[in-house]
Amino acid sequence: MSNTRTSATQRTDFAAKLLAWYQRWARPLPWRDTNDPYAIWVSEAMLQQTRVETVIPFYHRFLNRFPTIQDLAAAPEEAVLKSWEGLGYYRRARLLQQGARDVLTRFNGKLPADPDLLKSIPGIGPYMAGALASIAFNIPIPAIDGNVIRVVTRILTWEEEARTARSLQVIHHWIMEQFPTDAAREFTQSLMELGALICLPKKPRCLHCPVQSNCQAAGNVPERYPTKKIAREIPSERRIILRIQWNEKHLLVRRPETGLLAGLWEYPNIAAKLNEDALTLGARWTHDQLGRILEFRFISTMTQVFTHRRWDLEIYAAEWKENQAPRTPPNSDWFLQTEEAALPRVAFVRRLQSETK
DNA sequence: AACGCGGGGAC
DNA sequence: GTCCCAGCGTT
Repeated sequence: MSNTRTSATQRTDFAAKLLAWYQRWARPLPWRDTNDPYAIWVSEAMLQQTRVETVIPFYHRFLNRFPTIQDLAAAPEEAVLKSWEGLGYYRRARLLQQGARDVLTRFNGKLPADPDLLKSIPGIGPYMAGALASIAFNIPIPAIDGNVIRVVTRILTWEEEARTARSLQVIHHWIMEQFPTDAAREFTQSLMELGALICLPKKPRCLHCPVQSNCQAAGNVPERYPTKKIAREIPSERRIILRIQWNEKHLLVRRPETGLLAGLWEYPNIAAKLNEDALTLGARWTHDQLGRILEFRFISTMTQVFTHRRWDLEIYAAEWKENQAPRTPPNSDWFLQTEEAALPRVAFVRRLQSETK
């Protein structure tokens, strides 16, 4: 493969072919319609570990609700979380708002173009700094995401584990060699687009690939790349869920500010060992938290899967029928169905409500 | 370098 | 069921 650049275009053979392909086949994604760095920032935050099709409706709703950095910085955190509800990795939403506030105070409300300054903003790491510098500000800096890792490790038949500092350095260096001087914005996106449309994880479409002749893995089992270490299996946790009704209201608890599903609302959620009796746990919980023992009835089982653990949920329900009002435990409140729907809630609560409708 | 952190779609 | 996605921050 040659790295020769022709003087007329300042493009390598690879870049010229990839850019021509991109011009013809790039998907018309909403964040490609704008030059607003803030909008591109929002899209990048949402796209972390998340598929394009999933992000699109969230992107439109979010920008409609928070059109500028100032709007986002001034919003209540719970409103930001509500806009993020269902998208996952909720820390991204908090970091995006922290980042907006940081940009407001340190950069007069305008995102800087310098990748090092970008990296100093909460929620912006190596990938996003490169993505924003190149896509929003047209500076030739690589943005190395999962797509790009896959594309480049295949081109180079890079055998080492891909997500190490050393491998990322090699990928970075190779991309810098290929970077066209006149089309940074398009080049960065074209590498990712190739990964999304052609250089697929399990079934690469090498026959349709514009840079097949530049790729050492083409016809050489490209699915082998990138090399990754074996994932360990995720543990299961038994959780008892208590759906407690008082008149027309249900009791919801707000999860802690940090950790799993931080700040989201759910029904009382009790860790249980396999040999523990759910009704006993429920009775004890209502005794301690509400001041009275309630008798629960079994409703259903559900599972909720995370990256590093799985919840095996057992749903129970009970009703508070005393004349006097129940206590309201810390970080909790009683909500009507309509009020509940306005909260950012964990997935199993949303699923449960849509099932019982 | 390892780990915590969601949810959903494709297969 | 398994895989993996436009990663970042903490330790």
